[in-house]
Amino acid sequence: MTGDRRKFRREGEERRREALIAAALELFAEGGAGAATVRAIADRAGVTPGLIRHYFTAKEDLVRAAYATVMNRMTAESETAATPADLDPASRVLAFVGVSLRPPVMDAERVGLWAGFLHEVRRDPEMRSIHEATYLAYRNQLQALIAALPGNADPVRARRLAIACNGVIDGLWMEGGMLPEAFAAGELEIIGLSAVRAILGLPAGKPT
Amino acid sequence: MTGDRRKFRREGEERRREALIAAALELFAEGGAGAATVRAIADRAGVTPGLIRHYFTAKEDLVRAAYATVMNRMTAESETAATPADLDPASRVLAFVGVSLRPPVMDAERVGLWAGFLHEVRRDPEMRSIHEATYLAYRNQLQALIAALPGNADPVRARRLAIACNGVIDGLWMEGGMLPEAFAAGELEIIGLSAVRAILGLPAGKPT
DNA sequence: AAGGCTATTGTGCAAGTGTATAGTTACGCC
DNA sequence: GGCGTAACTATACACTTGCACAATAGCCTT
Repeated sequence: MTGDRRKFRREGEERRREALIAAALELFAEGGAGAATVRAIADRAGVTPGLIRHYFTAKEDLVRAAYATVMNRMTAESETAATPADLDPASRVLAFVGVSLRPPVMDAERVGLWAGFLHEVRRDPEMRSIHEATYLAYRNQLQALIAALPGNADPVRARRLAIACNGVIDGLWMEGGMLPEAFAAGELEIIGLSAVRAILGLPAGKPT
Repeated sequence: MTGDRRKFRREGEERRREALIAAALELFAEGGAGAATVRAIADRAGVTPGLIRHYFTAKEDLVRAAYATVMNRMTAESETAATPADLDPASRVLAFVGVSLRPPVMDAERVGLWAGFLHEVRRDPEMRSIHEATYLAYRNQLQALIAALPGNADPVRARRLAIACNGVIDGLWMEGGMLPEAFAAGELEIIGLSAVRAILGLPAGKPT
């Protein structure tokens, strides 16, 4: 009588993994690492806690996979913003910067998500290397765009400029996400673009 | 016979509070929020867990006090770097920036400490207002220094420049702390100073 | 020197954590 | 259509967490 066991469907392995990762990301965004418990993740994914262990050898594995997912997604988004080949080099750099400083990339929830992972990155060497790889992938894209500008052929110079511009982006992105009400809509994008233009010596015009 | 109760000394209230906060900060820096358990904090402070409840009505109170402490300390450090009145305005701005981008302010442990708090800031409104207050205190100092530069009398302009420079500082500070081995010693300070000079339109010389 | 105030300790508890493992059921295959 | 596999569930366990509360002992006052 009492034996009503929960009904379930056998999803494909890929879909289940993605669903679990998505659930973990939601919880990380909402409540940080503390909220992303095995039970909460399973619940959010409409699944039983035990199943997590079926797909990931430990919770840590799931966390790492989730972090890699979110970082790669963000890098890909910025990349596509700067791909139109018909743009001149300066416009491509500015497009790359601009997309990072407005929604949906610059968003309180995303910053919260990233903040939730930050501590794990410092602690777990595996997470650290994921972080390093994705950070460098992002910065190298920026550096390639900068090197295409006139006068920036020297790789050492291009690297320094890329680090500086990346710093502007990261700093403003973080602050905008942590204190959204402290800035007017679109303000940080304007400020960021002006700063990057100044750093790169681009004219202060109003581009696309 | 078995009644060897632990010996203890009655410290002054101020000293105990500070000791507990210091212990909490150490643990936050080392292992993030997860490591700063009531028991671990008490242990580090050479005290029994119960005592924490005697000084703080809940653990959350201790965490808030610790965050306020560390943020105020960092702001104070940057402030004193820019106080020498014999410096010209430009040098004062650059001194303010420079001190934030080299040890002991830019330090992996400090960034880790800050990262450990980041998530709590997003969640707890009380922490949020502490964050906002300390962030604005820091940025307003920067803004005051910038407004003293020729041509920056307009508050709107000074505010924007302060936000931009603050973004550079925060971004580079964070990246330097997260991936120390990715940058040469002193590299980020040089890059940060160049970027700030470019943003503020200062000559590219090598100042004090 | 004694007494009292309170800072400090020790013990205990209910709730929540990750993980192990055995049992069950959905679904592809012949 | 039955069967085997593995995707999935359910239960249990050892451990940790924050917090409550009563007992104790260090220090100050007189």
